[in-house]
Amino acid sequence: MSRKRIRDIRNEELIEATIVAVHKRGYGVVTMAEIAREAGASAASINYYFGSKEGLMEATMLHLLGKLRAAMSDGYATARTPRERLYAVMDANFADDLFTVPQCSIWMQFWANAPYSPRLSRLHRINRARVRSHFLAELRALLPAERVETARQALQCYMDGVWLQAAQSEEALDPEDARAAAHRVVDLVIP
Amino acid sequence: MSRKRIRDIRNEELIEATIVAVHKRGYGVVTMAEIAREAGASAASINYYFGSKEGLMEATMLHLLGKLRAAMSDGYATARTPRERLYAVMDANFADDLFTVPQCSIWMQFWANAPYSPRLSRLHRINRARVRSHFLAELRALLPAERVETARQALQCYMDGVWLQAAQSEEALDPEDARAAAHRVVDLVIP
DNA sequence: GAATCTTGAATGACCGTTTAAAAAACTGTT
DNA sequence: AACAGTTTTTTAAACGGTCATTCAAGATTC
Repeated sequence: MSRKRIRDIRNEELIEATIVAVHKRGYGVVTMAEIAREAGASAASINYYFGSKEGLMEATMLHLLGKLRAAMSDGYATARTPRERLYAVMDANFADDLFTVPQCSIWMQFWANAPYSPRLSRLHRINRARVRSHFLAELRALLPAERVETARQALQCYMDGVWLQAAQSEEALDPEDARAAAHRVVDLVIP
Repeated sequence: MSRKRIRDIRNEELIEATIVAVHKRGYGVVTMAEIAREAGASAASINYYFGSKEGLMEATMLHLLGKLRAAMSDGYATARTPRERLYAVMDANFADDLFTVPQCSIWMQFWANAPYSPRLSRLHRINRARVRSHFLAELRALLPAERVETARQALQCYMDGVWLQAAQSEEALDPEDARAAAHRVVDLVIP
């Protein structure tokens, strides 16, 4: 019982440290030693738990993907109409515990590096397809078929673009603002 | 005269090689030796011309920024109405010689690394501010003041998002398609 | 013959991973 | 409670490798 527990606790600590360290120094530049220092551990122990640097990065992205997925499920639970569900998809991306500079920063590093790592690019494809199908499902209920694809592209690219910009921000983000802006964009696209 | 000429020729060759090599291997991973091989030169000669790896990267981004700027000027030259100029801003980003996988790929790497390099982040700020002001100038002529900012954010984020997606593409891009889609998004935002 | 250009080899630094041994946590027994 | 034995966790140090940059000598151009 406690055998599993310790491993889980360490995993989460190390992943949190990874997010902070990658944000501070950049994905391509951050060293195992820096991540370890951030977590108050040693580089060797990270390898003990994750096998390699790439394993750590994959686990970190898996963790963030899970959070995003959970946020979206939460939103769907209370949404009743297609438009509300559309808001929910956007809101999930701008949730309070997701839309922070370090996390947007990681996400951007993830995007930039996905093409060069089969493991990362797999995660990227899966996530993207999931968001896409959510958008399509709701848009089909709100728009004539020939306008669905344009609207989907506009909204999905908008979301990506906001994160991209957020990653460059030097001040803390305002998730509530971001959600309000996203709703306005949805309203622009679906009058 | 030819003293300058040779330097310019080499610079351009090396920058083209940098674009290809970074696209192939990733910004954080590509080595000077790989770029040199791509250009048919030696790593030492790159340092001779650009001083350092960071200098090469800055020069490469400066080159791409120049191309983007030129494409936008070209478009503005023939556009006559605010809406046409809005199209022109979008079209510049999706111009035939800019909207290619390697170049979108570089751009994405550039975004991801800008926060960690003062020289790159300076370029990023300048470019972003320029695009922003173009958008605002045209949108103010087309929309009531209170809707301008939402529209600008929607369009600018859309553009960024499309590039982000394009960088992940495994097939060649279709710039004409991209321009048509962008026009549809503009029409969605400005009815 | 001087200035410019090129590069192979040397330099020095850095980093991910492994290893071996110690520390800590846990187990069952007394 | 205490203890000895076992497993799990931790890390310092060593290893092997890579890479940007420098340098000095040679090639090319003017």
